[in-house]
Amino acid sequence: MWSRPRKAPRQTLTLERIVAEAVALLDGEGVGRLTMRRLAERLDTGSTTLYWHVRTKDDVLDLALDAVFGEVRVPSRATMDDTTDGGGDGWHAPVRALIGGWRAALLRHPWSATILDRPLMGPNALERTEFLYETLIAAGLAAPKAAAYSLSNYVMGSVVMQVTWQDREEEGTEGFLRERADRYPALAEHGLDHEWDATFDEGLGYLLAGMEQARRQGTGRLP
Amino acid sequence: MWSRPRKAPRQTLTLERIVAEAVALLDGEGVGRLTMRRLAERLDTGSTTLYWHVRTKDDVLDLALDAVFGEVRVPSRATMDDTTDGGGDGWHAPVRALIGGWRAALLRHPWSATILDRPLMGPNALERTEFLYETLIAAGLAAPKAAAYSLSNYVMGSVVMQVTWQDREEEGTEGFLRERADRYPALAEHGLDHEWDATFDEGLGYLLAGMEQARRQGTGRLP
DNA sequence: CGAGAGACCGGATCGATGGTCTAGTAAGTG
DNA sequence: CACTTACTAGACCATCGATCCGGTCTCTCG
Repeated sequence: MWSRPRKAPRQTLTLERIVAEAVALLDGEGVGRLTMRRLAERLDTGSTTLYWHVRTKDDVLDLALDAVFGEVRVPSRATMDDTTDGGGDGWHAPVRALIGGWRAALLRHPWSATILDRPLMGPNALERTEFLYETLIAAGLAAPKAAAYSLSNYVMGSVVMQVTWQDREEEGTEGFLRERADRYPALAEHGLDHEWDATFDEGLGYLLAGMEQARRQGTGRLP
Repeated sequence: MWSRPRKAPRQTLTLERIVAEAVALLDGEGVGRLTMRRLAERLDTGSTTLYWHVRTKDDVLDLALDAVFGEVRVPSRATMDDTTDGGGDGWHAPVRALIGGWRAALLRHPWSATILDRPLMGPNALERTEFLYETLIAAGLAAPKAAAYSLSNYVMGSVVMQVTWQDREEEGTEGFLRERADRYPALAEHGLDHEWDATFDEGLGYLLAGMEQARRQGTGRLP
């Protein structure tokens, strides 16, 4: 009786704590090692308990992913209105800020890139997408949907590619290509040693320039 | 003795048969239901046998994915040389052809979009990437790496997004956004009813226009 | 104050999975 | 005919997501 350990005080496990711990676990050990059991253990509880707060493991991933989107700072609307009023290319700045922050957040949590193949309907993701739409509409683009679509596709794709490759740089992939330089000469010459940030900016520049051109032509469509 | 069933004739299980069956299984039932056991069963063998031909399940996925890339027709070099010689924008056509075929192949096998987060080092993928590089270099772009990077990111991202969303159109996502139209007005108005092909082409147009502009400015870099 | 309701917790367990161990059998080669 | 190589399968292991069932804590209402 006396030796019986005092029951631990009630944990009041909350969704927020679960999500925070899931992100920490993912950051530390990667997506392959996120287990309901492990997550529960880190929260000092049983795996079953998690299922009271969450319906499936996918819920945890959805929540963790939206938490990452929550880290993206949304440029202030005031700034946006100032810069886009005149119909110039001032809209480039807020778009670059949003997209850049978006990319940075995903890169800060590389696991997020590997679970991007799910509907992004969390409040944080929606808020950022809404801002993107509004900015592109305010900029006077006649095809804001296509523009938003292109931009988000570009970020997602970039992050997936970077995460995929930069983690494997230590493995023999460098030598692999060099050995086959006869079959893939252009690849072998340009393929490796990525300066990720610069390359990303350059490509984003292509996109924005193309949109700007479409905007100036008024129709919103490229010829 | 007589009743003992005749031993099945030797199957000569080959990698090709495994990969073909894996693709068929993935096409038919999705990535979640590809199991070594199921795959073995469809090949009328034991799951262990597969491991003689393949080291892990990931190998199967790598092979299946590269098989998808193999479906992409590579535009002929002759055509490419003809159209890119003069330094005009003739390079747009082969690039559009490659990228379009790339996208079509991935969409034909929607599961492929969800396993794009792995190094694409299969011979088929490499061959297409090599062609893309060569085309962009021949076109006179000073930053062919950034261009190739942008284009592949764009295809990958587009396919992931389309696959993610079009499968879920029947679910209540349409109503979900409409209910929240006050919080996400722009999204609710433009978000749904995607004309995927047109939107994709429009965005590809932005990219190509931006690259063309960079090419004309000679530096290969946008200001 | 006290009892019931509902929020919360966890051990045991289920079915399935990726992968390995061990023990083979068919076919080609000397 | 021996013997190596290519190939096959059953039993098995650890682990996973998820559920069952039996609890325990806390708050509310009489």
